[in-house]
Amino acid sequence: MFKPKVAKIAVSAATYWLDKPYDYLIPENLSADVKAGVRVTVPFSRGNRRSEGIVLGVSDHSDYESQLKPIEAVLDSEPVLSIEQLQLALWMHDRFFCTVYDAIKTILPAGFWFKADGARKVKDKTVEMIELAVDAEDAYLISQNKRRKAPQQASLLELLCSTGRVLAVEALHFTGASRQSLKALINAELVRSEQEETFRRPEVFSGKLKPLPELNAEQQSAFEGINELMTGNKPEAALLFGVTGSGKTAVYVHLISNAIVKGKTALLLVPEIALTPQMISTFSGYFGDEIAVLHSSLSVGERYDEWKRVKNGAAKLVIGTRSAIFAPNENLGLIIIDEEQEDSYKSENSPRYHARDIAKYRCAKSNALLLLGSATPELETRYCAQTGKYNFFSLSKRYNELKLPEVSIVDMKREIRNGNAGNISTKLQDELAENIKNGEQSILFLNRRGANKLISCGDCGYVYKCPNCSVSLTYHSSNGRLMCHYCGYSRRVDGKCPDCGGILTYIGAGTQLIEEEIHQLFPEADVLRMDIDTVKAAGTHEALLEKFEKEKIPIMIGTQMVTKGLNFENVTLIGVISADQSLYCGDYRSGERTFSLITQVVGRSGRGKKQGRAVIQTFTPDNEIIKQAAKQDYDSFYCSELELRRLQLTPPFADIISITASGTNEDAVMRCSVDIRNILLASIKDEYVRILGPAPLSVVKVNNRYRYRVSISCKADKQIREIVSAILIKCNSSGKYKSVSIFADNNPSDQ
DNA sequence: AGCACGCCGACT
DNA sequence: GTCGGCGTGCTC
Repeated sequence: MFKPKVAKIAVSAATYWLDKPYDYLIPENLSADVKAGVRVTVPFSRGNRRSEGIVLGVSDHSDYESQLKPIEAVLDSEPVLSIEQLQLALWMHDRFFCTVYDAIKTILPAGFWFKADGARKVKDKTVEMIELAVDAEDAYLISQNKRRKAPQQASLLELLCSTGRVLAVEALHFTGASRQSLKALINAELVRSEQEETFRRPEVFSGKLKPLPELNAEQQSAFEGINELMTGNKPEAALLFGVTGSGKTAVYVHLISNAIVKGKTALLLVPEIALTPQMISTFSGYFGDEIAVLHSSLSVGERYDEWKRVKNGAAKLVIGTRSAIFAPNENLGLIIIDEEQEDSYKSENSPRYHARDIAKYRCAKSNALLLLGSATPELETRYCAQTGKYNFFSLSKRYNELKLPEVSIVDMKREIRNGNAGNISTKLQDELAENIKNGEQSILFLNRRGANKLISCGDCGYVYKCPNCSVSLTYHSSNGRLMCHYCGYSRRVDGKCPDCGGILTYIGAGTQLIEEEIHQLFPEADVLRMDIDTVKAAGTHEALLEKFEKEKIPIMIGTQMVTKGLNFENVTLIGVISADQSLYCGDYRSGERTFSLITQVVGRSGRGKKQGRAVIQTFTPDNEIIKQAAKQDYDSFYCSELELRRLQLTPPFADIISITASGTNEDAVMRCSVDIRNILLASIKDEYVRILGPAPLSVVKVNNRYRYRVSISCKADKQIREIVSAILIKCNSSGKYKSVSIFADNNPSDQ
């Protein structure tokens, strides 16, 4: 039996281009504690600065025998990562251009790192509350003195004078002050900040469990087919294609139940927990305490608790968002990704993984079945089903044999020609009037892109721009300020145009603007607006929906939020205010996204006994995608889009790997991007690989950093990944582009 | 990145 | 003499 004396360690201080397993000597006194999966501290680099590391494995020899340094201390008595999780982290490093440590931090719940430093309390969810630490009168006087030199501090003080104790984040939002200003006030002991505890674990259903839902013939046969795959010794992936309202959830319930009966565990991913509260209560009705819920708005402590329940086997079913794909299930039998086309499954920061990729990896490792569910599957997924890579199951009947809504497409160009300058077409006005008359409810949907309110000068056309980003500022009525969505900059609105002194007016079809228009058209009708501002005010998204349902408010106006999971019988009319807004933005996925969005929102109409209707307003009524979405015709959308992708060499016919450079010096960023392209051209000889760009991102400047991107359309194999990795290492470490930082992404969601 | 080493000019 | 400017190079 060999005695390990060397440990292979992933070091947290190592950046991407230094990241590899480092060898360290295991001191005699720690030899019993050092094993794969425990965290340690080690000296790193010339100054031997202390760094955290994780042991990947042990060995009895090293190629660096003469330079070995000893491990300083062992942090865990038991491994925090299993061998499989370590392998996953290494795999993520190769695939997602991140460090092994980044991958590990993503795999483990945040609670681990807080727990390690002992002093911090992770047990309870807390929020930061602030209040004045001096008399309100004094504070007011101080605020007047500060008005000139420190206006943000002054506004904060004024706000606190009038409100008393408030949430710190709210105070910052309403005054537009920066955290820095708040810090200054706290340091000057004018303001007190306290962490206040809030609720612990989310309510868990504890009543009697419901019997499983009955399946109709179609659901039954899908269930049987998928179940058979699951029982096979080498399960393959499957796509469950089901139109909105066809009851995919009931099939999920049966499959999960079967997996649990067989002693396996299951993982159900949903795009966003806040938008699917019904889903959680449905599942806890069937599975009670056997479910664990994991998502990002739980406190660190709550997440850690749930995570432990999964790890020790108490929870058999995990429901959660993207990061729940890393839940530490043992004996995994089934992973379901619901609404698999949603962008939220793709991580926007490093490691830029897609939950589907992790799911495939985990399923392959543990012989589990991957089931993707959607009414509008991503093209890649549908293509895999077509080519036989995935099994295909379909649910084509809507629940209770509901008919699809009657959809009309309205040409907004004609509306303008006919003298209607507003955002509501005459057709939609008529339909709304009809619904109000019949006591039925309507939902108006706005594409989020461009759905903001701008302020512009009526005389010279001046619009407020963010000083840090290349975007216009948008107006938020909740705090009466102009804000930047990219960097959070905010400012107040001047009385008149800062350029020519003209009168400022509101433009853009924001939800608030639509609300005003509706008020003018139907002064007597109640309107509920659903956007970030009103959801905040109501507390939760659910509270607003409940209000809408209970009080039978005739009209609801909202963005993306209204497209998800709401099933109200009394809603018989859907109006899509501007279908085009997400259609023409240069992104190869924009058509797919628009189709999916319109199809989903139109499907919300007519969930009850009455026939549903939908009105789609567009400036391009002949656009095939809009016509296909109106007919809820996924198949023809799929066929035409697939041909387009074949010509473009975009997924599923190729992967897109993007390399994005960013920095404050636009010239350096551009030169760096050109270099990247040249290196790629020189190192790739394959004729099927296409190199695109460099091109500026659609918002070129964010936070004073310019962003340019080179894209490679290719098969993302090992060779290409290594070339990209080499470029990242070269450009980041060479002094040539000191001010430029670059990162790579496989199939970015904003391409 | 982050830190030490080293090589040069300014200064108590 | 030596303090500190930053250019260079390395991380088991």
